[in-house]
Amino acid sequence: MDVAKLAGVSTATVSRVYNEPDKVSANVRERVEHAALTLNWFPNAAGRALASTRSHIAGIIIPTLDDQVFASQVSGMQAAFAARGITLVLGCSNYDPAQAIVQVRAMLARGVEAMAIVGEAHPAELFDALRLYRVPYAVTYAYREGSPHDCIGFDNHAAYVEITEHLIGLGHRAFAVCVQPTRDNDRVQARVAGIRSALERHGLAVRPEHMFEGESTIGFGRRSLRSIWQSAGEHPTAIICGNDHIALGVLREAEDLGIAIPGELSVTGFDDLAIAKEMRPALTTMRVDTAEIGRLAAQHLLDALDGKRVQHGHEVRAQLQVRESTGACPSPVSRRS
Amino acid sequence: MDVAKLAGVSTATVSRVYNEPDKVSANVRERVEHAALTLNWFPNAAGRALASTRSHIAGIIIPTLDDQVFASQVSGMQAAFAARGITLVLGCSNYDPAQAIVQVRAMLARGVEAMAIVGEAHPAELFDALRLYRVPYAVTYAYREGSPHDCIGFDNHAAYVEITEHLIGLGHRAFAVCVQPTRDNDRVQARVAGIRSALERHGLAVRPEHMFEGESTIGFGRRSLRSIWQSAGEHPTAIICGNDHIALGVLREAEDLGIAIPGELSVTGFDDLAIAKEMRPALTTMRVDTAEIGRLAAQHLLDALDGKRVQHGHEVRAQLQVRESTGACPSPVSRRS
DNA sequence: TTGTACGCGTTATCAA
DNA sequence: TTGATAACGCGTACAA
Repeated sequence: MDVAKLAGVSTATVSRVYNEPDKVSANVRERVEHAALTLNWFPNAAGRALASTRSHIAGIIIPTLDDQVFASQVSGMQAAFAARGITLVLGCSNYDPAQAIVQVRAMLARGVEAMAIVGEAHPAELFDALRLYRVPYAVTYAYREGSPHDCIGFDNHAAYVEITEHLIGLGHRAFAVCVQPTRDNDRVQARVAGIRSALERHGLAVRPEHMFEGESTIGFGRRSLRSIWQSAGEHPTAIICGNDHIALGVLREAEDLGIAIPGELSVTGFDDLAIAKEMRPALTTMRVDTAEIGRLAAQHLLDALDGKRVQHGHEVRAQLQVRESTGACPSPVSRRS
Repeated sequence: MDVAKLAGVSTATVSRVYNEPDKVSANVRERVEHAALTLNWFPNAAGRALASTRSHIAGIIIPTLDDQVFASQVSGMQAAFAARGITLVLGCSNYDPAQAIVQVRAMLARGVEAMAIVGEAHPAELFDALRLYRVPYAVTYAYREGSPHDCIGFDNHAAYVEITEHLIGLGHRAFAVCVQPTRDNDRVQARVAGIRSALERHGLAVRPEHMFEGESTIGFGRRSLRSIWQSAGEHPTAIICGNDHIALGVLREAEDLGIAIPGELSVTGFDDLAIAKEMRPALTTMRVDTAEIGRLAAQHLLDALDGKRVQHGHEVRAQLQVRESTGACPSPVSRRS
């Protein structure tokens, strides 16, 4: 190598300067560093990876970057890994299990040392591959007691139990639910299950015609509310949404339809987007520190790489933010007026 | 290699199966693929990179993932690169030139074959390094005739000229400006310059006390408007914001202060977030297809890698979305009432 | 169409 | 503390 030649040392010594600096005399170290600087040289990652069997690469699979909660999780992880010299490689599954597998394979080929994956609704094949190659991994954005995986996130089921209990506590008995597609999405499934189990505890249930599943957009929220209000039967007094986007749509459509919130209808979201507390009425929702999930996941994986005995995972709490969009259930009398 | 052994061929043949499939007989190909499957083997990226001097890695440096416009750009690029077997590595500079350089160095060490960088306000050192290592690169999210770099994006200056002309056309003469920090940010600088040059053309200017620079948040928008309305002098009749977040804040604060929009004050944003058209009044803003910028940038870089003679760049148009938040300038009489 | 043999740029081992 | 040398896992001439 030219740097070694210029510094008048062997390539082994150059390597030591970068990997075990204290095993090299100050004099030599200085010479090597100077040579590297003038030659504009730095260690080649591929060579390093091949010789050391350490790639210094970690991977993360998320559904999509278009959702802020995942973007900030990636952001938190990337920063935490970068501080330890590990490059984070990103893959998007677009909510498609097949794509997730392809991405994981690609990362395995890259020699990822650790992986994070959003959710646990993935083919067993995916986790099998990770175990086969002894790649430590963590499931993020979801936390579930009894999960076979290490998970870093919050309990989606418990969070929606809390939302539902909040509404029940306000006297609501008739609910509508608007959520993202549940297919291949354990987080949304857990949320719906949380709603159902909380209701069941009070002898309640969501009527099938008040269950809506669709894209995570304002438009879907709008359409759902319109459809509810156009239908014959009795209207629900509360709508639980799968996230803030959908809830925002419900809020906007309610204004257009002249539905008083929370007078006639209570609405809840999830994520606590910046705009949520700015709406009029301000949106009741739950806040999760997703960047923190990313940081914790990175830390967890780094610990695993360091051979530390790691916990089963880490639970982050989702915080209910009660605002103006939820209120006491309208009495039958006032509803008639 | 075990796969070669199991398939009864040489390692060279295994390599061919993956890199030049048509140069291998169907029979052998099948045997190798079967062997790979049973042994759960796939080519090691580090070995590949070392032997071929092609890393199949590209990099992108963005300011932050917390801003949707950059997240979707990454998303578009990642998909386009993945379709060609190239892994995208992400780096966030947090609007700090020093961090950008560190990230670029790390990517160079990884042997990136191409790079995209948001904006051109980076130390010459950064672009020098890219040129030194002959890494094709593109500046994204900004397009400027006469730029020394290939750029894929829109003309920030022209976009803000258009916004300003729209307001001037409505009769406005007194403007306030609320933008993100201009330091180290050529895009925001170009936007402010666009405003100034459009105004100048009409013999107008922004009064220094009506220029606000701060974080890209609803809160900053709110604070700015409050400060304007509290100050003594004559109020501006239009506020041009650096993006939708800030404009949303202005809109919300205006409602709280009882300022009629657009009756007393016109407001413009930038980005056309999903919520922009849902606000009441709906926000006048500009839309840019940032995912498309990502796709185009990836295509541009892929072409460069393929040795195609590439254009200087590609301009994407920002589209003005005129909505309810901008209207005719209030006449002096009505303003007194 | 297939195999042989070398080299890509590091790190690890061992010896000095 | 340093150097020599053999891997690491692949691609690529070149030869067969």
